[in-house]
Amino acid sequence: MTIKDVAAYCGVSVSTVSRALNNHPDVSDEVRNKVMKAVSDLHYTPNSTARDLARTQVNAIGLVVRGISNPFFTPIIRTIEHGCEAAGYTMVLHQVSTTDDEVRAATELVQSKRLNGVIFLGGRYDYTKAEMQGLTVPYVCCTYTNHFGNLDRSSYSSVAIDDKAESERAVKYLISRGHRRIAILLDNPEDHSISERRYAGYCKALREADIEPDPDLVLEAADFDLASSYRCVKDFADRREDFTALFAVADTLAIAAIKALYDAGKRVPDDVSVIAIDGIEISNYLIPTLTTLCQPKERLGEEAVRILVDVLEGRAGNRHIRLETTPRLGGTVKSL
Amino acid sequence: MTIKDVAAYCGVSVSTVSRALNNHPDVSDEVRNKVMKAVSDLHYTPNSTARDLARTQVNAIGLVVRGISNPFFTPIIRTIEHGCEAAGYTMVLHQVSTTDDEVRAATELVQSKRLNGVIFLGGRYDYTKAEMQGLTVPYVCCTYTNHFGNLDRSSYSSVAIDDKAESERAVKYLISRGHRRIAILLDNPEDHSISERRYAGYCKALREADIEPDPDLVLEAADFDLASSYRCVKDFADRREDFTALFAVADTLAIAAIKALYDAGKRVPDDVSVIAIDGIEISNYLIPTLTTLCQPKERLGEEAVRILVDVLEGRAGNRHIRLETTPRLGGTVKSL
DNA sequence: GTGAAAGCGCTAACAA
DNA sequence: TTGTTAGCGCTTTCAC
Repeated sequence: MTIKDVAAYCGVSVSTVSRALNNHPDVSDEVRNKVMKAVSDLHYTPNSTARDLARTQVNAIGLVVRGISNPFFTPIIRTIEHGCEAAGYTMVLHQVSTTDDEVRAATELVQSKRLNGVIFLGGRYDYTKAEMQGLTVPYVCCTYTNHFGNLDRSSYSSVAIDDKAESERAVKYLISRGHRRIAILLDNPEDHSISERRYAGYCKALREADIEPDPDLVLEAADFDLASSYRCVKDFADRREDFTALFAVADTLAIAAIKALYDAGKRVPDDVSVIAIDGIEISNYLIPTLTTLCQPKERLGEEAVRILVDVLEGRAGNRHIRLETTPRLGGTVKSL
Repeated sequence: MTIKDVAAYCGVSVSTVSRALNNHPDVSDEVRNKVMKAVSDLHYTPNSTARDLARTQVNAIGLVVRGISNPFFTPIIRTIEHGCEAAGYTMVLHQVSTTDDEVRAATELVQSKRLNGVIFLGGRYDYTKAEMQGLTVPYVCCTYTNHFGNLDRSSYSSVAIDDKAESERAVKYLISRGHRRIAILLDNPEDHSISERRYAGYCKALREADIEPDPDLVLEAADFDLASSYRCVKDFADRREDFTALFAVADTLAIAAIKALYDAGKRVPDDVSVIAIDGIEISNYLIPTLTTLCQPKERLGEEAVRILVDVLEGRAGNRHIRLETTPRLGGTVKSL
């Protein structure tokens, strides 16, 4: 069932069918109706592969997600999908695992699918000019920036929170509640990525309160997942008593941490206070509700699309947007 | 940068380049190396659109997921992806929302992308022959069956748990612990879908224990999500005292339910016991751990791929596999 | 307003 | 072993 069959069925040429199908103005209503009827009679669906090959412009945006199972990304993906559709672009979703190279993946995707632009959802903070040179279309980093790289600000876009400032804010909140022995849970304080930025904010908050960061209070999970987080915190809590609060750099880590603390005989918030950053849906349903700084998930997605589409359509150049979190005062932090 | 450029660059024909790229045996090592060098020199990436169009066989399997944000699906998607890759197929992921028609989506996907087969992850239980007729490739329903439809068993495949038997098992467990006033949380007991099947098992378990199902104990969430579940249970628990246990037809619903019970002044498991079906990762980290029947998520994915690939490669016909759950005895059920 | 025909970039006969 | 060439199904000039 091809466009030829449709053309034959209603006795017109393939180009006419193509025009009718693509809403070209210069097709008579009569012919248009005939074609549409044939399409539904024959259950014809255009072959998008052929269509993409023939079209000069495909109007497609790639969304490269690093770790699709991350619940923090779920609502962002949804928003980006809607945003692309509303702007008249097809969204091509591509998942890479956290060990894959998202830049290479994006580059291949662009080459092979003729994408107009790319949105990265989650990624490394240290892209270099050299490695981005193969990526010949505009792109925006969603939820992170190039803090540790050497990209020119004008060569890419980003929309994210200020990791350092926000984690500083989280830790200051703990300090304001009387905590001084504050542990931090992350995956690697020198990963040149999210953990390192949030670790920096943690240190800054402590120092400004005249507390010297204690390396012993840095909990490094082997991976950025629940199981690693649990093991790491459990192990720590089993041997240490001298901390009253924990700052987790992500909600998911915090959820596993709270369980680990519990299993180590420590209650949240009575024995240990916990605060995190992200604000995923499910952490709202913990008992007590997780205290966390909620990222503006919908706006992160909306702005990413807006920026990219503006660049693609020549309305603006690359931009960098910093958004703020909204504190969710749950029940996991107690004043000392 | 096309295959032509590569051909010109190393002075051979495009077909030779194509052969080298596709690992055809009849290419001399000398030429093959020359081509490979050109490819890397030129940073050439084949255009997959053109490739798919030209290839007779694309060897691609569509994965149509109904509600990609469902955390229960996450590990299944991962397994299916690996399985497809291992079997030499490309996996094309397509998400539809729970209000979309997954069959229409699959049909279009197949037509437009030339897929060899489809795996549905989550879907309606009442497909009719008429509506499936447009879907001209083999397909397997993963995590559900055609219980309420009229499909011939030989016309499709499925891999799922026995919803009715497993929910019967869950409820019987509650009964064995002394519970008799048992509520059920679902989205619609007559949805001709998962809720209806699990509701049937609930009723069966009760009747076999000589307990007449009480319509007042059927909690219908407006949607299959956390917020609806919370509202529905909160509302119920605020007015009713006469139930000692709750069976939630999914882990996610149970998580919100436990919070709602808590906010209504009821403790789990002291005042109300809770059991669910699914066994998602995060419910392991609740306090107390959610008691639930864990679906064999990895096997569900593996078997779906295995069945489909067997059908596609003519090794076997359509099959229907029923898998069993594994109880996770958490801490949300108390003996009366 | 409609048709004929030239590609889009690649693969796969068919020749050589 | 390699080259030539005819499509894959569609869009899009360019004529009419």
